[in-house]
Amino acid sequence: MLTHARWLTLVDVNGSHSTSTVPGSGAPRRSDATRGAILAAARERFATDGYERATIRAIAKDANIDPSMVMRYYRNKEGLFAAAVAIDLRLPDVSGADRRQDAGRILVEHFLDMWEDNEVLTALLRVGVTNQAGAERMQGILRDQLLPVARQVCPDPEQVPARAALMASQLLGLALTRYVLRMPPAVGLARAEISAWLAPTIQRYLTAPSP
Amino acid sequence: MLTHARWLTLVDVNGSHSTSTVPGSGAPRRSDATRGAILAAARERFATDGYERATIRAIAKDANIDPSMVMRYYRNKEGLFAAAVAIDLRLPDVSGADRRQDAGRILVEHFLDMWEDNEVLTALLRVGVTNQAGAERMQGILRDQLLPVARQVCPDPEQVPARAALMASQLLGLALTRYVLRMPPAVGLARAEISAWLAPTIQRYLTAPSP
DNA sequence: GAAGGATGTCAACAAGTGTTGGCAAACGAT
DNA sequence: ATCGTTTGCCAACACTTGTTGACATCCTTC
Repeated sequence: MLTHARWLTLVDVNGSHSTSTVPGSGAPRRSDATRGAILAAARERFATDGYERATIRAIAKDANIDPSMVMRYYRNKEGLFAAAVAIDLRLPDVSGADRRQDAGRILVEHFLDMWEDNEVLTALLRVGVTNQAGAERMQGILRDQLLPVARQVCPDPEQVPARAALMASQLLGLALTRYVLRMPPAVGLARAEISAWLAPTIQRYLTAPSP
Repeated sequence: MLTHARWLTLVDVNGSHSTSTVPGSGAPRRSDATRGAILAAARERFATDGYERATIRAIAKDANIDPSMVMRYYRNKEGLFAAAVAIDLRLPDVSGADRRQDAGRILVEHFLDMWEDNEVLTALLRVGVTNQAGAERMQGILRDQLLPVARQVCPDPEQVPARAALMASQLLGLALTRYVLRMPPAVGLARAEISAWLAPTIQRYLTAPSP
């Protein structure tokens, strides 16, 4: 119960750095500011350094508190990571008949928006590659968030997992080359270019008859 | 000079574990077996654990030698990594008029071959995500090996980098979801399915008129 | 005002890290 | 047979890591 309420709070704090309390999401604590600062610092460190090199000491220093506070509020490093990368992709609905034929473009542009103002996704990808817990969290996102979207537009229910996986491969591949590996030609692509090139790919993976 | 010769040796030892000496690539040393064992162990560790968690002690233990030997032969951990992930993608030629229209399929299937019997690529991807040197090495592969292939089939020379980056995003994205994150639906895809879905994508990124 | 819990700091631990230098044995050349 | 070099092992250093417990301080509640 407490766990659930805390998770909701995190998702809410996710985008903005406000420490505002959410009505009905548990009693506000005097330490909410500190908790928020820790989470913000943790997200930044995990995003830029990955799991191992994002040390608790560095995170604590960024948040201007003692390392032991991190342990008190999040038990251990794994707990901190779990709390720091709770995320909701807020995927748009594409079940409408008119939107279904535009699903590719809509999803690609939504993903670009998400990646560009949310370092949680970069953190998740960086950590998922070297950390088992991170990898499992990404698998969960594919299963719980990407797969339902594929189900909305994909004709044959049996092909939904495969098509969702194909979509994930292209979207994550772009994020990898552009935001993580920072390959120059991928960084140089304009937003409109990416959309124009990738939208038909995603659209085909989701709706085209299986080849 | 010595550096170059050593690099060539590494590339040669790359695929097979033989300790055979290559004619004209420097004098064979009595320690070549040990050096090879170290490199093999290092590749495996880097591939499964990433850079930070692949400790020199663990690698030395796998190779049945003392950690200090690693330092003697490869200076430091960075040097070991650099030596362990030297790789040549051996990309096929697709400049022929007949092959040009099949470039997508040929490249996708070649990549699947490469990834499935070569843990160096997994090591490179795992490390590239959290390590600067690894990321730069991947950028080098895109620049020196993928880009020339794009040049062979792409009409407008000015668009070559962008198209190569798009190809890289899809190929690396598949490798990421299938071989690194091991997302179940991506792992479950049959080789023929992957080829059938991805080949048109790559073909379009390389040869279609810019949208 | 006193009691009790929440919040925060400090110092320290045990374990593991990359890295170094010294020393013994095996080898190749003379 | 002897010298210098190569190969290997051992022990240790200096440092960083996650994590813990004791202590001081603040705020809330009676």
